[in-house]
Amino acid sequence: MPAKREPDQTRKSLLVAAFWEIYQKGYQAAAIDKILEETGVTKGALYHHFKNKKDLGLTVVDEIIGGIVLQPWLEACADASQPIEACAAAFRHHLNEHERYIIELGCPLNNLAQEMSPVDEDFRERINAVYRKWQAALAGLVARAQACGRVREGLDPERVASYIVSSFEGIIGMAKTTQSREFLDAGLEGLEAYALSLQPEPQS
Amino acid sequence: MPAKREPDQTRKSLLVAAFWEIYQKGYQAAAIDKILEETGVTKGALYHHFKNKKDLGLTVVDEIIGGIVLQPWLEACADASQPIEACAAAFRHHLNEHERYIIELGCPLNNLAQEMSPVDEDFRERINAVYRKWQAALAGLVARAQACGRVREGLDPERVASYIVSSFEGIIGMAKTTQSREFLDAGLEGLEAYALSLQPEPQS
Amino acid sequence: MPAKREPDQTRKSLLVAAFWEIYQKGYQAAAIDKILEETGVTKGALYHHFKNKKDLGLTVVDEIIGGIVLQPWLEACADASQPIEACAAAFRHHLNEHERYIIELGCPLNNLAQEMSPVDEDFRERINAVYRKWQAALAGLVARAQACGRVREGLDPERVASYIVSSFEGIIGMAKTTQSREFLDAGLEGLEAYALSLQPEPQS
Amino acid sequence: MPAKREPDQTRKSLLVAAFWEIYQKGYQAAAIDKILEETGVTKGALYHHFKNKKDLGLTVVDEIIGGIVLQPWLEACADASQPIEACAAAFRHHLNEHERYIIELGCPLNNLAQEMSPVDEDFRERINAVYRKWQAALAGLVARAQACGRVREGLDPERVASYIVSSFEGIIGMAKTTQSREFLDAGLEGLEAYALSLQPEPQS
DNA sequence: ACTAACGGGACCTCCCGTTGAT
DNA sequence: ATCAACGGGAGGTCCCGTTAGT
Repeated sequence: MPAKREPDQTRKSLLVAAFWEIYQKGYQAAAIDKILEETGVTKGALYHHFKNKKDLGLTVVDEIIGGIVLQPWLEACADASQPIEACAAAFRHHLNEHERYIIELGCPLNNLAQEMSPVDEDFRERINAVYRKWQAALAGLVARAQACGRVREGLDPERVASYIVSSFEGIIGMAKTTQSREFLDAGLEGLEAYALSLQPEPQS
Repeated sequence: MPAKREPDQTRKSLLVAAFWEIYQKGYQAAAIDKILEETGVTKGALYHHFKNKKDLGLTVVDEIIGGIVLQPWLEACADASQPIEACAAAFRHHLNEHERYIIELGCPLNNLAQEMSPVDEDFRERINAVYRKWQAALAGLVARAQACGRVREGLDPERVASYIVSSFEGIIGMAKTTQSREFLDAGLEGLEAYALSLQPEPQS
Repeated sequence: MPAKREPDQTRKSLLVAAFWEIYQKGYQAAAIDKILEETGVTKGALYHHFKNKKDLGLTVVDEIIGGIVLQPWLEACADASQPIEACAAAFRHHLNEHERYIIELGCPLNNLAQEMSPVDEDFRERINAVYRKWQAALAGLVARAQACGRVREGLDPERVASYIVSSFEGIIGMAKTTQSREFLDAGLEGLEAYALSLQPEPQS
Repeated sequence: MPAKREPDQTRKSLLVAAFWEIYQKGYQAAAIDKILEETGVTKGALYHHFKNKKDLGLTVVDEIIGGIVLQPWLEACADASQPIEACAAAFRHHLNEHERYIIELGCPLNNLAQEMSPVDEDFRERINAVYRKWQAALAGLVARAQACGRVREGLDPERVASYIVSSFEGIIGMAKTTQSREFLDAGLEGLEAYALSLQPEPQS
């Protein structure tokens, strides 16, 4: 899908600035005026591109946060010749690379999910759409691992993926809460222990 | 300790109402006027008992949320003759009993933690104080299990507890996000699998 | 400099209304709501033009009070062919013309100075900037009078100007305090006696 | 009038604390709650001793500020064997001793006068009562100086006193406004030049 | 004489969205 | 497509004074 002629520089910069505002303060506390101030865009311009604050927020979820969160996982899960281990390595890599923001601000998707799920159904749906893709990718990984005999047969890939996602978000959340690496390390260790427990019994 | 004339009726009802407002909308979006409206208390009375909205919020963490979150865990972990299993049963019981609110609104402590940690250091500290107690109780449980030979020696109880707390909060968070039991069930299953993986190798 | 559509009608009327509020009640007691009520401007409009109550107040000092206070003096001191006497006459004229407000409300600049100097450094600076211009104009007048031989050589024009300004503000202040002309008359008489004492000894 | 038995420690400490609050922030901005906080007195106690904030403020004028302002002048003007010079020396001494507060906060009486005169008639009256005593003392001094032939006959002692008081308050006010000694020094120099101009012509 | 608890209103500030013009 | 100006309301905080009780 080729861009016609750099159509909306303004729109893009608004989305990026909105993302950061929301990432740092949450959606409800994010101030449109601050976003305008940072981008130099005026109110009229913003309300030309977006219907209202909610429209802006939902678009941030779709076009910015979705990508940020899914990309590393989809990549890691996709080309999996060596499923679980490769994916675990990808996690570690991802976490290390963005450790700073993750410890300070957490996962932008989970932040929004926790804040908005009980408050606004539309947000919840968009956020869930992202989570479902993430879960599906992980479930696919597990299923392939089962096919290779590296994960026990009886397990439901969907449920395993659910647990992994839950744990992962919980770990990042606690790292943010404690503002330290400790929960990150302990969490990854625990997740790996869990991953090992998925393997078939090394029978005689 | 006989109260003179049961004075803090007002204070208590403010704390409870504030708790619900915060639980439902988050701290920043919680409106003082709504709290007053619901309790019938006037502004003068509120600002007599609390210095601030922040003071009110922090007190809610200390006196309400702390108790709500910790109580079931401290109980479950305390009288542990049969450590892990008993505790797991307590979890299940607790979740079932409050399933409604948990799925709809999540964990009040984690909600605040995710919202306020990056935004306000004082909140972060109070919240962390609660988490530390929770973690300590779980770590004690694990340590006792180690002493009984039901958990492998090499593991660090603190880190195991960290992971369990993280996972637990992550699971509740995803249940809220998806507004469904599925992640709750899958999560508990996963956590139990993890718990099993802590046991010593069933040597011959 | 053609204004596009005479935009700051609103801004100007806000400044004028704010000036009166501040002149009558002092800055801290001036109520923004009253200013809005009198101008018919809405809050949104006000906070579009001014960042703050303080911003509004400082702008009043710069754009309204500064002019009001300085204009008659700068005029009187500027075209001085007959320095001292002409200026004294200008004082008298000015006082007579605005006697009503001066006795009732005093000097708007001095009012603010006395109220805000110990309380807010920014106000103090803006106010001082006005006073410095006033003092400079008077010092220039004295210097010219020295050049004409109508004021003794040994005197420092700056210090003489300082005293005159001080006295003048003191006189107006006491007129306001007593709500009467008496201190005004007695003060002008005293100031003129002082002015005469600046002349060189009428040597033989 | 002997005190019966240290009747009102509380009352006195309230007055002192109120004086400082008012001296620093002005009457209208002075917060009763702050006064209570500083003294440790409760609201009920305050409203037992004083009818309302205004009553407290007026009493501060009468019992605290009046004394502070008048005492040095009454002393200096009273035992005047060598009228003018002795009094000038007393001024200087007084200013030097309290220079710090005078430059930082000005004259507590003039502060109140400037703030409250146009706003509240009762305050204005109490304040004026103090000024009248001050003026009377100075007028007496001038009259005695006239009797000794050290001040010209034609002058009206009341008016001379008016001018001196006005100038004096103006000088202190400008010192506060500029937060510096300069206006204080230049002012005293000017006042002394004025005082000299009161002397009879050194006839041949 | 003194206290805790409370009533109630004024005030500043913030912020989302609209409108007419260009 | 973009802008300045504006409307309108909600929200948190402060603060004076009252009252029932001791």
